[in-house]
Amino acid sequence: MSAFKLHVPPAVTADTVIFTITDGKLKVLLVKRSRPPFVNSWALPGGFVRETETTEKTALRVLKDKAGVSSVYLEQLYSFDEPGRDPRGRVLTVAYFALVDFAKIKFVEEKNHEPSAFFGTRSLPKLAFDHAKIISYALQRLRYKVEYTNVIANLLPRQFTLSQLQEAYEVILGHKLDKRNFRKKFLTLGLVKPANAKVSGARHRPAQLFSFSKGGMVELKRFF
Amino acid sequence: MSAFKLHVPPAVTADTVIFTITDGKLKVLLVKRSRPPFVNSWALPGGFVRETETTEKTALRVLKDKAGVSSVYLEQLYSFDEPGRDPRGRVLTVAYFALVDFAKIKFVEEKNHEPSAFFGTRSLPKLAFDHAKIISYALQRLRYKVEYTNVIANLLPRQFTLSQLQEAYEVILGHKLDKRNFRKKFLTLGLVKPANAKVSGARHRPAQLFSFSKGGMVELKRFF
DNA sequence: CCAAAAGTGTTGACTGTACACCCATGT
DNA sequence: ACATGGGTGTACAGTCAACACTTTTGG
Repeated sequence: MSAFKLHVPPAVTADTVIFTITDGKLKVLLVKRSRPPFVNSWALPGGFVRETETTEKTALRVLKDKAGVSSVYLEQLYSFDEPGRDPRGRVLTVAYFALVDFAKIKFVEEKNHEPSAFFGTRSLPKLAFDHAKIISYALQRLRYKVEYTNVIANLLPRQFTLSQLQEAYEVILGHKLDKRNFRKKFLTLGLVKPANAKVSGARHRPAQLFSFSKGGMVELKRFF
Repeated sequence: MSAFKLHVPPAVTADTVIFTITDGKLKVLLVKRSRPPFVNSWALPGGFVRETETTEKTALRVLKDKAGVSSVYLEQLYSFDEPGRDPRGRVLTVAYFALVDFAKIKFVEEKNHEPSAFFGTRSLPKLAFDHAKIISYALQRLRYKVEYTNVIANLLPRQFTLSQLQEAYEVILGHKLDKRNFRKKFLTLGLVKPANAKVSGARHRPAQLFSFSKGGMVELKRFF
């Protein structure tokens, strides 16, 4: 159907690195491949672009099918087309990364689906294709981006405690942050505002809930 | 020849935003299209990926053909595949951006080549396809990147005066910088080191030449 | 001797970092 | 009453931003 007969184009796929936070860890969704190549290896969820799809649509479809979520933060990461990255032939993949609040995920465990699971980014299994490289690229991007934007909002519920927020940063950046300085930063920058609700029920002082003050993406001179 | 018969893949091209600095301006190389679509419009240099090429190879080939340069800074920018971006059908383009020292450019003005010229980024003509969007994306990336890396080295000759370096920053960032603070920054960070040569011949005090101290890419907490 | 760009330090404001104790609750 | 995580302020160091005059050369 293509109007370009000169060259046989590469096949095009979209793969998505779906990040979420649970168990105090940053995790990535992987699916176990049920067919060759790389049968039984874990791989990023992804698929071929259909004829009426953009790569972004493909990524969204996969996100819906594999993680059961539909309104999510999704950002294009990078395109990979090294020869040999797919043993079947030339495949260009446009990689995306998504940030999802773990509470919003509905695992779609239908019979015809491949098994999928979240893996901590520090304990990944062997991965199919060049997916290890893609994940490491995504991690790097995420670490950069949380330092000068409010993207991290997408990994948290609408309301959260400052300790939860701090833990999210620590898990992503891979190091501890100072509690007093952390709170000062967010409050004086006006990035978050207190909700009128607290979390009680734990056997300690109840925590104030906050939400991000701006809805969209906010960019700042980096704050760590 | 593709092993994937399920879906007709989009055509794949690579377009390159080639930046250089001359006349105290940041400029971009454009070519005048000699065939439809968009005949006689200016467009980014680019082309379809050939069967044995990666998109990066395509970008390098175009760089060689259109600007006559071969060892250049080249970085993948973003992939664009909005439907309708090419009237001929589905075309995914992987956009790259390149930084070239103007002195290294050899215009390749062969008879069968389309005319090409550098345009100041503030005075671009009407552009074919979504190339205006691609350029603005590239500009944004470049502005970010010069603030926390030494990429700017690729736009300058090996040796340069601090005034030239400062001017390069000013042209890219779009605002003046303080001379004393600028010099202090670079010298105390150790990013540049003095060469043992000066520029004389102008009717003013001769300027010390410098070169970047590290060869590869250096990343820092941003410096402006 | 004049025009032109090169070169050079100090100060005050602000930002980042280190650090330790009391508070409110549930059990 | 005690264990648990929530919540708070200060002081010092480092970085950033503003600012003006002298130097060296060519013409």
